[in-house]
Order: sequence, then structure tokens, then C-alpha cells
Amino acid sequence: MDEPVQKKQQQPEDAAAPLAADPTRPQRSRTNNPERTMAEILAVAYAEFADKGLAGARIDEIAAATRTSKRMIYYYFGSKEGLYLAVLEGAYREMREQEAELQLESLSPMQALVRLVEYTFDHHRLHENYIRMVMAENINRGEYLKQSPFIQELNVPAISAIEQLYDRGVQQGVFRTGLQALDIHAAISALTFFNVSNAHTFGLIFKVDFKATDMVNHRRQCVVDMMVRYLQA
Amino acid sequence: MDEPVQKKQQQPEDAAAPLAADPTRPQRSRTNNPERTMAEILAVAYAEFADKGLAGARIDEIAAATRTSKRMIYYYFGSKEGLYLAVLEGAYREMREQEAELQLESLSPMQALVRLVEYTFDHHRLHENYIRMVMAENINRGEYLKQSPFIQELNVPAISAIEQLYDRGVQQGVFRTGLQALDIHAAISALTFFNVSNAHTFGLIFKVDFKATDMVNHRRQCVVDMMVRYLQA
DNA sequence: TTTTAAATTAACTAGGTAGTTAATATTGAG
DNA sequence: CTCAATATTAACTACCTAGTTAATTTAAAA
Repeated sequence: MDEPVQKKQQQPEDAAAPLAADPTRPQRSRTNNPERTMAEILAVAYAEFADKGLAGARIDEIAAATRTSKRMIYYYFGSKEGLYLAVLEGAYREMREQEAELQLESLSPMQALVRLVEYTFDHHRLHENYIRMVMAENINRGEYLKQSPFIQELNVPAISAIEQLYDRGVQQGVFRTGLQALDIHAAISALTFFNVSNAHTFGLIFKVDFKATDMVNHRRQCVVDMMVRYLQA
Repeated sequence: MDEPVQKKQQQPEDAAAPLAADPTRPQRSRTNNPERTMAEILAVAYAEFADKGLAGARIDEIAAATRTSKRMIYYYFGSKEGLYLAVLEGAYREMREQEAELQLESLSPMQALVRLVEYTFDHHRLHENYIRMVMAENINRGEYLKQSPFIQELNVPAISAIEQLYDRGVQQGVFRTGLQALDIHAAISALTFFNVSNAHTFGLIFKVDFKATDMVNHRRQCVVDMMVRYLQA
């Protein structure tokens, strides 16, 4: 009768669904389209939560930016926290899926390292909302991510890709021995994440614009250099 | 008659003032002590804003945790935002003052680098509330720090200490040429900041405890290694 | 001692905010 | 075609929250 809340398969295929204008249906009347409704709520909520964090986000503003009503948010996601968690999971899932597209096996270990670092640097830079969701969740001390069963799957691909890359490099003698994949991943993450997450305060204090093209290229090169020097034999 | 709001010299000398129990005064009656009142508000507000960010913090909770009333917060700081900015400035100021205590000139360039990195790593780790304030302010896109005239002074000491250290190392042939102090600072900051700021989400995904002693020592060593390799000739 | 400005208290308020109620419309199975 | 489950709308509510009003007390200068 009410309240599904048990999130069905989210974002079926059309995450950011194209607007109505479907000539096969009467324009004005209501058309039930739960998947599009959910996807639209999630997309709008992603922008809102990334913009203001969990506490600063406003359900009313999310509802207003949607073609549906506030009631539907509670119908599908149960609560502000439920919606936040769904957005957070979606942000991590999207990031992991795009990481999987990298084809590092076909490159030499050193080329693969450079590509991985450059890719991660630009990926973080171009997905500021993901960065901001992770920041927001760390402000929440990981309280919501902790509740999510799906975080179990997240770690495997990122780390195993680095492990393979590193092992190949060690075998070929281009990388030194004794490093751990997790530390390599942490270093890449730290250097590229910080570049986005702290761009505002760091930029203000040191009077630099982290989004200027020259700065972006310079910073990317610094991070690549640093990782190459960290790994190379 | 009302509303000073022009922050006088904050935290005169007794930032976290000892509780009353002053036998020279009647126990029960009110005692005007504006500096202690302001310092207490700031200390409580620091904990609250670091805990929940600007949007999540509650003026009522700050007031309740103080021996004074909510009205005094508005009397001295004007608004929630005014209080937040005062706390943010205090956090940066405290951090800069403690940085100035490092005596790097008496050490060899390489020893000084190691000491600077180790110090920064532990300092960030042990001042989580500072980290969280900076995170909160980056969620705010630096909007409040931008308003603060005193940020002008912040950059100089940190960068010039690194410049001196680096130049000495280059002259002695232990550091390679061509690096910029700002990039060295950014790298140290990124690696040590991330270790605290993202410990929750990173720790959850990779099932590691960033606060465990073994992990702390291991991570510190990784960061030091990485910086040494980045600089060394 | 008197006076005045600074400091402090307690109760109040207007608007914002998460969440709800209750009725209605659509869809798809039988 | 009917009916029941699903999807949707609009208006409502109780509480929270930043900020205020107005009166009172303290400190310290004159």
C-alpha cells in the first residue's frame, strides 16, 4: 500500500533520463515511471548533497529541483539519510565502474603507472562531486558508508590492478621490491584527492588557482614524478 | 549599550579557563569575565564545528555546553557564521604558531626534511579537529576563510622554511634542483592530511585501522620515504 | 559613592525543515 | 474489465533553530 523503500535496482540504464516529450503518451497527464523518478531524485540529490553535505542539504530543495514531489523521496528512500546513502553508494559505484575501463595490462609497468596516476588525477579533478561526497562522508566519520553492504566489493579491483602492475614492474626490474599495493594506492589517492578537496583553502592561502590550466598540468606532472620516483628501482 | 562583535584580542592567555572555585569571590553570584566567556565559547564551538561542520553545528548545543548563555554568543560573535569564522581563524593560527616551533636550521637538510615530514604527519594526526575544520571550510568552498584578512600572513612561514631547507640541500648536493617549495609543501600536506581526513572511508573500504599504532608508524614511514625520494638527488 | 557602559540572563519569535496524512491516479495481472 | 498493488499529488504538522527583546547585574571610572 505504501513505502517500498527497499531500493530496487537503481539507475536502470537511463540515470539522467531525458525529459518527457514522449509523443506516445498524453503530455499533460501523470505517467507512472518509477525508475525515471528514482533516477531523477538521485541525480538532483547527488548535486545537493555534494554541494552542501548531509547536514546542509535540504530535502525541500531537492524536491523542488525535481519534476516530482517531496513525498516521492520518502516513498522511495524513506528518509533524508536513506537518500544520502543511496547517493553515496551511487557515487562510489560510478567511480569504480569507470576505473575498470583502464587497460593497464597492455602497457609496460612504468607506462601503466604513469597512465594510472594521470587518469586518477584527472578523474578526481573532473568529478568534484564525487570528491565532495567522500569529504562529506568523512565529516560523518563514515557512519553511512559503514551501513552499506556493497562496500565489501569496492576494494578488490583498485588494489588488484595495482598489485599486478607492481608485480610486473618488479619482475622486469624497473620497480624496487618491498612495497605494498595499498600504500601505492593510498599515495596516489592522497595526492590526487587533496588537489581537489583542499583546492579552496590551499589556493586561498598560497594565492594560486588550482583550476588554471597551467597549474593543473604542473600539478599532474608533480604527482606523476613523485609516484614514479617512489616506485622506480 | 549592546553588541560589541568587534572581536577584541581573542584567547587572552587562558584559552580553556579553569572553572570558577575562586575563594575570593562569592560562589553563587555572577562574575563578569568577558575574556574567559569568549574563550570558553570559542573552545566549545571549535569542538562542535569540527564535529559537525558549519551546517550541522547547533548554536543551542554550543550554548548548552558553555557556562554562559546563547545570547553571549551573539553578543560577542554576532552570528553563527561569525563564530564559525572566529573558530576557523583560531584553528589556523594555532597550527601556524606550533609550526614555528620547529628548529630546522640546526639539522642537515635531509634530517630537517625527515623531521618536518614526521612532525607534520603527527601534528595532523594529533589535531583531528583542525583537519576537520579545514575539511568543513573546503565543503564551504573557502567562503569564510576568504573573508578573513589574516590569511595573508599564513603562507609565509611554512613556505619559507621549506625554501631554506631545500636551498641548503641543493647547495650541498643532497637534493636535486628544479623543485618548487610550494610543490614540496603541497605533497607533504596532501599525504599527511589525507591520512586523517579520509581515514574513515579509506579504512572502511580497505579494512584497515588508520589509528592502530602499527599502521600509524607504517604510514609515517611511507610518507617520509616518499618525500625523501622526491627530493634526493 | 554615583553613574554609566559593558556584560549577562531568561524568555520569546518567526521561519525553516524533516517527515506525514490522506486522497487520487496509474498500471498490470487475472 | 475489474481490482489490487504501485505510484503520485498536495496540503499539513510538529518541532527545531538562528536570532531577538528587554530587563538586570557587574565593574570601574569620575
